[in-house]
Amino acid sequence: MSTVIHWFRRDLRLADNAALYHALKSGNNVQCIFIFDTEILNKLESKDDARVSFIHKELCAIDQELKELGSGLHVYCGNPTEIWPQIIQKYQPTGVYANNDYEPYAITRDQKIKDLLYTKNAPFHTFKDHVIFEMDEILKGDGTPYVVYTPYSRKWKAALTADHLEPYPTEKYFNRFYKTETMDMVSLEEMGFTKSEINFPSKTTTLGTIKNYEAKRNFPAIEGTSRLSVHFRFGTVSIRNKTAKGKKTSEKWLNELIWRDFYIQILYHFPHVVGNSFRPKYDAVRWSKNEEHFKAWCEGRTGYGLVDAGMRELNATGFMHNRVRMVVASFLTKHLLLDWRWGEAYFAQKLLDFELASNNGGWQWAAGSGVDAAPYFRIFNPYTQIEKFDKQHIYIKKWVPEWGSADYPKEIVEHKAAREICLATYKEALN
DNA sequence: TGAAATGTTGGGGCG
DNA sequence: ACGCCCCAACATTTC
Repeated sequence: MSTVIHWFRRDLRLADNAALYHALKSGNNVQCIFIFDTEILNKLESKDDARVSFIHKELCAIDQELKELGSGLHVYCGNPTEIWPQIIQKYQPTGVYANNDYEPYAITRDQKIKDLLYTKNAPFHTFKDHVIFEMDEILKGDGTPYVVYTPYSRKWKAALTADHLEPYPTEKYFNRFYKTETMDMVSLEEMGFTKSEINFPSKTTTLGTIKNYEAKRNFPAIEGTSRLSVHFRFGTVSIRNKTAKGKKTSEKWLNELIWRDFYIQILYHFPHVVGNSFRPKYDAVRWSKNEEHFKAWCEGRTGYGLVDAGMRELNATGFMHNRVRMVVASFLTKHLLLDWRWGEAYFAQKLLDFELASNNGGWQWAAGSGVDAAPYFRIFNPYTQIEKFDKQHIYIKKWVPEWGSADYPKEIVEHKAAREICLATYKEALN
């Protein structure tokens, strides 16, 4: 019997997995593999990267599940274009299954692998799994992509049927996994990484969280959000499953998942947003180059309690509450007038749930340069945001215990003056 | 998923 | 009773 390969990338689960389902259903032996891509790993700043630890932990869990089914996960480390010839040699696959990845690097990589597999008579089968709608499924009447969220979301909701959320019953075919020799899991140490001390969020979400999401999601002191972002990022939970739950229970919840699809299709259709403003005029903004200000922002010592609490939460946990992400992003781009790319890069380095599309979209939203962005004159007042969203100062005190005392730094910029400089600087660039 | 400036209205103190 | 002023509260516009 011939062998096909399921290539795990950002779909690290056995349940409700589109490509894995089709691989298992194909009637062949299915060998699961994962490649730690050194093209990505080599660019990471720290050897103590929580994302690498997260992936490694999830791979160990999948390997264990597969072992219980008499199979096993085979994990490689290297440049995929160099690893794949070895894989082809070893398994002689008659096909390869994978779920679509829409990032620019992944598209280029996958095209190379597809071409290689074609010459080896092993077709590369790819599937929609990471999103509810494929990149060309939600388009304007004239066939061009939406660049405004609200009409996109309307079309998205109108197009949604129960079929889109139907789970793929992979478990029906679990007897199809290749009964192969086991392969030792590559260790973090072998890859040059250490185990992160960061705690990973749970995969489970109660229906209560979704039901109360609208009422609670804006208050960083309470656990009002699901913390599922990292699981959506790496596919450790099914987006279909969580969308189905939200569809019944919470419009706001659903909207946040639609934002995710929205930004993924924006990155796909407008890859220039990596490194460039979506609206070119915004690249004329004369950003400050104040490294001291940037360092203070990164380290959470700007003298603004909510900003500093957010940055300290990020540094300590690899997570920041969404409301606070908006506050610190507005502060960096408007009060400090620092280039949004600086903030984007710092988040990319620190966030456990970092995803290029959402991170870039969020930063360009804050800077005003993006699709459907906040207008440049929308400047969050860092004091008012405390009054609205952390009135009891519980969140601030948790991360900045010295807030308000003599040990706490003075504001690095004065709010009113910074606001006016911001308005003048943006206006200069946009006129 | 903003905030500040400016405009409008109306109650109440007061001469 | 009336006009005037102050100012809170709300609405609109401006950035």
